[in-house]
This record gives sequence, structure tokens and C-alpha cells, in this order.
Amino acid sequence: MSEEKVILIDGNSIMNRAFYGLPLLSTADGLYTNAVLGFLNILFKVIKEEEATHIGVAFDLKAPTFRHEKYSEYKGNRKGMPDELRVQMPIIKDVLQSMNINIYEIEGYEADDVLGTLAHKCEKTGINVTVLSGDRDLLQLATKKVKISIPKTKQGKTTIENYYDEDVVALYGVTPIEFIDLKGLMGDSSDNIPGVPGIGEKTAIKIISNYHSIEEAYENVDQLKPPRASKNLKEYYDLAILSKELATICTTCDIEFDLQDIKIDNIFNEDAYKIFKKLEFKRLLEKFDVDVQNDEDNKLTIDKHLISNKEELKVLINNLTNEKLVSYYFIIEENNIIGLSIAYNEDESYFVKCNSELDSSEVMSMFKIILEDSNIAKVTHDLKDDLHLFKKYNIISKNIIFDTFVGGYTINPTKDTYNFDDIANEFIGITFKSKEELLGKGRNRKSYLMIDENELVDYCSMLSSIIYISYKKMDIIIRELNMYDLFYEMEMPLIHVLYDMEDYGIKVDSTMLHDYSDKLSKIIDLLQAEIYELASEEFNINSPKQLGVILFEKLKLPIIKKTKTGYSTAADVLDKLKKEHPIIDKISEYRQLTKLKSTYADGLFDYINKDDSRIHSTFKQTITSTGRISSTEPNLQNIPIRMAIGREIRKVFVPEEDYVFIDADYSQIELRLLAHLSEDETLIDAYNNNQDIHRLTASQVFHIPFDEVTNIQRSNAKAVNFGIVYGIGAFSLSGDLHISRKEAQEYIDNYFRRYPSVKIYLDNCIRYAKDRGYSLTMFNRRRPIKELQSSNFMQRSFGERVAMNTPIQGSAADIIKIAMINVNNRLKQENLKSKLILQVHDELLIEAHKDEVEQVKTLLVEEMENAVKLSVRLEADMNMGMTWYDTK
DNA sequence: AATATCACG
DNA sequence: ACGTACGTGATATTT
Repeated sequence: MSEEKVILIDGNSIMNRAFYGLPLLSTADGLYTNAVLGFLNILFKVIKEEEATHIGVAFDLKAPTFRHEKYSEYKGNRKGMPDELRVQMPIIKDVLQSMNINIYEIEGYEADDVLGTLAHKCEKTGINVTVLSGDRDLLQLATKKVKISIPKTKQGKTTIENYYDEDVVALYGVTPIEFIDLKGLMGDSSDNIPGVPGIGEKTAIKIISNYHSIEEAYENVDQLKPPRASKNLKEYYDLAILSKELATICTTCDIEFDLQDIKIDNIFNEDAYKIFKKLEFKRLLEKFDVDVQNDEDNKLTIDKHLISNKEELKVLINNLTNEKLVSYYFIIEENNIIGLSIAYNEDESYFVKCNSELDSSEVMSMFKIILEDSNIAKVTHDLKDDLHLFKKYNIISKNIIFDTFVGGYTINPTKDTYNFDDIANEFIGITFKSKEELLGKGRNRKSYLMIDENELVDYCSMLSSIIYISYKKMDIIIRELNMYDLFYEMEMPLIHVLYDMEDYGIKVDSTMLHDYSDKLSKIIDLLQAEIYELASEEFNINSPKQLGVILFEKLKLPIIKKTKTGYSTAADVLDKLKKEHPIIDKISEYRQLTKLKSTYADGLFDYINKDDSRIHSTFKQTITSTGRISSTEPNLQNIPIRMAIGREIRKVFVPEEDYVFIDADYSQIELRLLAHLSEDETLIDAYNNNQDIHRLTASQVFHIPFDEVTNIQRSNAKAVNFGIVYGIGAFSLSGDLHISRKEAQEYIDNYFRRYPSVKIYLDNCIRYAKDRGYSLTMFNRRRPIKELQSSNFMQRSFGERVAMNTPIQGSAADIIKIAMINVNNRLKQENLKSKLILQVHDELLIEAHKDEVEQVKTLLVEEMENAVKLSVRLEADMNMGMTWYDTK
């Protein structure tokens, strides 16, 4: 029989550690989970490392009286835990219970007394014990058999420090028993143990290592050094004995204990799985056996059918033609269609599996009938992806009314993912396996074809059921939240616009791109040689770590800023150092050019499609919390423009022959929105009179006549205007403008004095979001801001800035989405060959046929400027050019 | 997989 | 006393 190994856990202390070690996490329904997750991570790590056979967890139970009743004021004024942690205490207890882990909460005892007693009992029967706590007080329990483990979380990773009795001696110079006396002398402010005044850690260690106990030291009190210690111990001896008593952990409490009670047994069971799933602990779910994972009770009883030959499919398609509403989902893997999930009611679903008897093109041509039938409404998950597939099979889909992917995003744009497991949990209230759980991930990842067929049918047919049922729920929620227009008139139509942009792409002159890369390489090589020369050694300039050593250790340059891993070498730091050493400018330039080369020149190369010489970026509609779209693979929304050398790269983006680029961008859309939303008369008048807004702000904030504003003052005012939109802070503004914090505060105060409505408006934004838990844009896009409820100052401040910024940034995002839809519609309605190919937040780029230039110029500016009616005019600056570079 | 940096609006 | 702008994505290096 294998040796027994007991782990006893200080529940409160570990929860506390976990809570502060992880950022505040919460589930879809706003349940805080970070401490529970951190606790479990530590628990599993220890079980594995210790090869534990038994586990018990002790929690403090708030007793009506304390053990040391008459001294309760000492222990009584501990700080209460924050609410975000408090609510997690019952959760961890449920979790432990579900895993059959015994919990000790005993009236009148604190957790450490329970641990001490249990450890003592185990030790007496000769069993090895590990006591896990974040609290160093527990070190007094260490013996040869009892190990104290203290987890430390640094840089996101938890390491565990272990102490047997000899380790305590090595570290403190006193035995674990003497550790109590040590505490008695020096006290412990965190535990409200007073100790003896004037005796700190150093003195206490010296005294106890000499005399081994407070009592013994008192016997020899006159010989104690320094004299102050001697005097104080004499005077405060009673306090010392009391402190010792307070510091002593009871090892003889009257607790019933049977080793059998805490034996590890079936931790990863079905109940635990359900709770983990509810708490959204995705990574921990992998620890469960496949059996358990399969045993989910989905509460949904769906009749699942496999369709695997032409005849069956024919019958199904035939039935579908009589239906009003069909949900579907294509299961695709590496460009192969594995199958098609279909549902047309809430009770049954179908999985059409592609195989030798029924190949994918047959499935597509059959389902095409349904997709192209405008009398049948369809719902799907990620329509934009479908549209790319439909193009391959010449399908012109009609009447696809809902996308649960975009629907989930519209309802709450702050989530990371909107996968089937997410929406099943949120909108149906069932647990559903994620794709990763089904197939595994990393090198163990399986293909759909390797899954047992019954399991595959179960899983895949469920997908359309989830879409079908989620759609109904989402549709109700969307209406309730007054987001009908936002979703059905903006987000759904936008899917098609984004698809068109992705499909059409943008042409890149690869020869020119290649030349650009070569040109950069040459300068980079020169710079590299110069940097090595100036540093008198070769090193990897791209490594901030190595660069830090060269700059701050070898060249002894002043350290401006530190990161959590070392010296910061960021651009603003280098900027401050450039007068100190000639190497700095070279490094800044090297950084700039290598960035251009790797990300833009060479990076873009890999994305040029060989067939059409075009780059087809992916525009993502479900990423940002404000409603903006994002661009990936490659990101075409961050192509350089601010610096001359970087801007050059825009010359490689070119139109097709006989086409030109027509580009328009909104002029200061966010500030105009601020004027509109705040109804500030000064701002509105300024825009309606075409005044230079930054110059105006400069004259207002710096108290100077409008015409006397210098360029520097104007650019400072510009920074203030930006700051207002972001939810300004004096500190950041001062850093940005290189001025003192006080001056920055004056700028801000002046700004709000001159634009009082803006101040009122921004305060209202915060008030509103605090009261309701979310911000709204002009078009009712909703962003929950859970940070506003945080007890952490920093998080809450962030929430406040977000509450000020979201209505502005989000409304701007709404407006350009409207413009995109209208522009795209008009290009089609007017039968133009010109195409909308790019959106960069406030800018639209059209590849226009040369015969259509005038028409396109007009419609682009018209649709952008008239996308919405504001109390200020929206202005779009339009340019034409033969490359993207030339459209500025 | 995390961190530092830097490109854009 | 807290530690700072809002929203993104890609790359190279390091763990």
C-alpha cells in the first residue's frame, strides 16, 4: 500500500492569496471567480507535487465569542474582506463539497487552530502532513513530519515555498516552537498581536535564539541587550505573555477526526464538472475524464438524427421547404466540410454527415435550395464565414435573418468569445462542450473524423439546436434592450459589407514592397553596425533584456522607468535619454525600421494572394467593447502614416488597372460627437462656424486671444481635447505634454470652466453607468462596465474613464457603420464597379473605376456626412490618388 | 504563453 | 494613498 500523504489547507488564507494574485474575473452572469480559480490552481498543483492521498480544508467560522474573549479587541478589528472576495467564500465551499473534499468549520476555533490540531493528530499516527497556508504564522506548526507550504504568486506563476522545522531554524534562527515566543516579542500588526514596544524582528530573534522563550528571557531580563529591550520587557511582560498566547496556535482542540473522512475520492466527478462549467473554468475542465464530460445532463432533450445518404437528405430537404425558420451550421475543418447541422424546431435536430456516399458538393447543392429560398428564414452562427463558403458553391443566400455570433456580441460586447458553449450557457442555461473539449488541443488535437460517430452526431446536431433556441432568446433580449434597429438594421447588414471587403481585398504591388524591404534592410544593417560600435560589443538589439543591460549597466545611463521584469527601454524612455548618449538615437531609429520591416514590409508579403495579387484581411465584428470593428491577418487598420518613412509603405497599396482610390475620413468625429452629446454651446457654435477647434480650446484654456495662439499652444490644446475624450487625468496629460501635474490640472480645470456642459455631460456619463452598470451609445449599443463596481480604486477609475469614452468612441463606430452600409448599398444600387475595400475607424477607402469617379466622390461624402443628423455638421475630407499614400 | 514594444484611430 | 489616458493587432524574445 502506498504511503499516506495528508494535505491540510488554510481555506481563508489561500482564498485571500488567490484573490490578490489574480485579476478580478467574473462569469457571464457577473459572478466573481478569481479567488476560487486561484485556490483550485494552487490545490491541484499541490496535490500533484505532493502526491497527496488525503485533503482537508479549514475555514474560519465567525464565532460569537473569540477564544480569548477578554482580549477580543486585539483580534476583533481585523479588516473585513472586500465584497468581491466575500461572495466567493460560499462558492469555494460548494466547489470543495462537490469534489468530496472535507471542510472543517468549527465554532469557536479559527482555521489555524483546526489545522494545528489535525496536523498534530496525523503526526501522532506517523503520517506525513503538509499544511498549506499563505500565512507565515503557521510556521510554528512545522516539525520533521509536518511541512508548511506557502504559495507565492509572482508574474502569474505560483511557486511554493516549503518549510520543515529545520528550514524555519535556517531562516529565522529559532525553532518553530520558539517562533511563537518570537511573535510574542515582536508582535504582528497584520494579526493585531501587539508584542513588546521597542522590540522589532532583529532584537526579538537575538533574544529568543539566546533564551528560547519569553519566560526564560524574563528570568534574565537584566542582562538583556540593548537596554531598551530589557526595560521594555520588564515593563510590558504581561503584554508579551498575552501576545504569545494570541500567537499560539492550538494543537489540542476538541475536534472529531477520522483520517477516512479526508481521503481523496473521486474529485473529478460529474457534480464538480457542472460547477466548474458554470464558473467557466475552461482549462480545469480538461482534467475531467471523457466519461464525466459526456455525462452532462443538458436538460435539453433533443431528438438527434444522422443523415448519411442521398435519400435521407432528399427527404430532409423536402421537409425543410415547408418550414418558416431553419437554423444551420456547417462543420468545417481545414477547408473540408465535415457535415451540416440543421434544426427547424426546438425538439429535434439533424446532422448531415459527409462521406463517400454523400459528398460535400452534393450536400451543398441540396442545401442551396433552402439557402436561396427567400420564403424560408435562416439563422446561423457566423454568417460572414458562411458567405465565403457560399461563394465557392455559387450560392446566393437569401433571408438569413439572424447570426447568433454577432447577436451574442451585440447583447454584450465585452466578452472574449461567443462560441457554442458560451451562448448555450448564457442563453439556454445548459452546459455544452466546447470544441476544444471535444477535440482536445495542441498536439493531442483530434480531427472530427476520429471522434466516435455517435458522439459526433450528438455534438454536431446540437449545434443547430443551440442556434435555434439561442436565436429566440437573443431576439427577445435584443428587443427588450431597445437594440432592434442596432442589430437588425446595423449589425446584420454590416456582415455583408464586411464580407464584400474581405472578398474583394486590396491590391499590393509586391515588387515595390520588396524594394521597400531591401531599402530598410540596408539602413538597418548600417544602424546595427553603428550601435555595436557605440556599445563596443554585439548583442541582440531586439531584446529589451539585453538592451537594458547595455544601456543601464554597461553605459550606466539613468534608469527612467522599470517594468516588472527589468528596465524599461520603451520609446518614451529612450526619448528622455537621447541627450545622454549618441547610441540612443540609433536605437530609436533601429527600432522604428525593424518594426517597419518585420511587421509591415515582410509581414504583409505573406498575405498577398498569388491569384489576384491582393491582400484579403479579416474584419472582425465581435471583438471590441465599443462597437468598432477590428482587422486581422493582416491588420490593415494600423498601416503606418504618422512618420514619413513608415508612410512610404502606403505606396504599395494600389488600385486595379483603370481604377483609382477615393478615400474619405471624418474630420474630428469624436470631438464633434462630444459637442453634440454634451450640447455645449461654445463647441457647437465653433463647429457651425467652421472654427479651428484646437485653436479655440487653446485660447479658452490659456486665456489668450484666438489669433495669438501659437502652434505649440494649439498642439497642447489638441492633447487636452484628446484627453477629454479618453476620460482625462492630470497625471497622464502632464506626461504627454511634459509639464507639471499641477499645470496639467489647471489646463483641465480651465477646460471645464470654459466648456461647463462638457463637464456636466461627462459626470452624467459616469453617474448613468454607475447606476445602471453599462454605457450606451447614440444607437443604443450597450457596454457593461463591471469595473465600476470594483472596490479597487484603479479598476474603478478605469471604469469611470471607460464610461466617459464609450458613448463617444462607440457612437463614432455606429456612425461609420451606417455610412459603410449606405455606401455599399449605393455602389450596388447604382450598378457601379467601384468597391468599398477598407475601413479604418473614421476613414473609408473605395477602389473606384475611372469612369465612376465623380459619382463615387459624391456618394461617398454624401453618405458619410449624412449618416446621422447631429447638432453639428459631420465633415468628411475626401481625396483621390493612385496609391493609398496619395489619398492624403 | 507571457511580456515588451510599437503601429494605427 | 492609490498609479494613470480610450480602442485595437503583430512581432520578437523569453519563460
